[in-house]
Amino acid sequence: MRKVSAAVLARLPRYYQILADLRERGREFVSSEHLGRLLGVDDSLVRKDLSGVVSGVQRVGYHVPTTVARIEEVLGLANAKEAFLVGAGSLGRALLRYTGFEQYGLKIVAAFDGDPALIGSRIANTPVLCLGEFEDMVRRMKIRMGIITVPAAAAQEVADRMVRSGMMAIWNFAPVALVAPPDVIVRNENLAAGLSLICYELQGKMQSDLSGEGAGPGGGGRL
Amino acid sequence: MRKVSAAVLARLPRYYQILADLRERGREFVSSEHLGRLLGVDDSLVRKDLSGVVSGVQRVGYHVPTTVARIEEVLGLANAKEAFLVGAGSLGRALLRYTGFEQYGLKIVAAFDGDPALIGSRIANTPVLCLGEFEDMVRRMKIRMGIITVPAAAAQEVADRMVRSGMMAIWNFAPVALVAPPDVIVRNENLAAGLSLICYELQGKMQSDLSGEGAGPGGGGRL
DNA sequence: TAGATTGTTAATCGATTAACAATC
DNA sequence: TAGATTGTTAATCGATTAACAATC
Repeated sequence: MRKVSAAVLARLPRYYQILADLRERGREFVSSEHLGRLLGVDDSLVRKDLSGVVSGVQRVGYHVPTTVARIEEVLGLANAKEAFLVGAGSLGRALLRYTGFEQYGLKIVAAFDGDPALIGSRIANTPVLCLGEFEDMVRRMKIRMGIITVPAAAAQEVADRMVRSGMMAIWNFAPVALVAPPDVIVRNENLAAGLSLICYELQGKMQSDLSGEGAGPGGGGRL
Repeated sequence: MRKVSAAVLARLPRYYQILADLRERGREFVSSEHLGRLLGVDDSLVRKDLSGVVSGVQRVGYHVPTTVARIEEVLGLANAKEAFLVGAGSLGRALLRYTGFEQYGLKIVAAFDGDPALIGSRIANTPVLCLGEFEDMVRRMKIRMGIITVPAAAAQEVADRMVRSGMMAIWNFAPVALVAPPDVIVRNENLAAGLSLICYELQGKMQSDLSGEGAGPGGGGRL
């Protein structure tokens, strides 16, 4: 297993998304130049990134289905991963209904919540179980991955329970930075991070629009 | 307005999340060393990052409420931003119900969908309107930001309509990389990107667990 | 004062870009 | 063949880290 630098690893899901989309549309080959344009990076960087993943074809480019398959191998998307989700609120329900994770090998086998009104029901065909049974079920079903969709205030406690029950990976959607032992994989998803960056750019744009804005390349964008 | 390097800008929302949480808990000061530990970066980098944003206090650290307020200014979170959302499926409904965006100045004033069963209803007190009225409403209400939560196949067309109606920023949750003119801000959110990285780490972990794994610092993590 | 912490400089490190030979 | 494109090397660029003087 060749290892991949952190910078490349961060871009690999974007390559994957774009290439899977191209494959869907029946595209067979794509050049580094074209891929670079879609990703907003230099063609040289595309060739360097992919050099550790797949072999291109001289004069033709990269074979789309092969490249998709190789990225799946490198990222480990091929092997199925079962997960438990904790928190059947609106975000939890949205993730349960979202079909896009199947492609990534994720199967959410059960959801857990403390609300008695939800327990026993099914969301997108996934059963909602009592939070009290959580640790026990994790051990019995040997589930290694937990998804957190509870409010911020409850998230750390849920994470602690996941760690205690032996889970290896935590995917956290609550807006807090969770802490866990170093041998547990924690990924803190921050839905508002992207929004912040839009706000920042929007702010810059409003100001340059106000103050006359020279007719730079790309057009002024007044509308 | 001091400008911020791309690397710092990418970290600023994480500083913000952590500092807002510390403020919530009544913490008054925090050192670069402590912040660095929470973010997983060097204390030296924290000082460098914040040097362009706020002044620390020698021997004491950074004043939490002041730092939060300054980051809000820099990111432009203070000024309210109205947005339209297109696609009232499960993801769209989850975003409409999510209260965490308020803090970032976002107000979703209406949702749009093509499904006649939804039109006229309200989700989290936000009206669902007919997609046919979209362009007209954007112009009349001078809405500058659009949120896309339709299926992948429909996303580019929705984006094109947003551009045509004069929107300045597009926040896309459909799993495709959208294209738009350079004067329009586009942010492609990839919910599965984080999942990919967990899969990659999990894969590495499974292999090292199989093959004996030296008792390195941090413990073996068998459970 | 002594000690803790910031702010900043210089050194290091890693990532990106430019250029071009190899190749089909 | 001529031409397009990969793969790779060297050069450049920017970001991170280490060190330490300034300071309260």
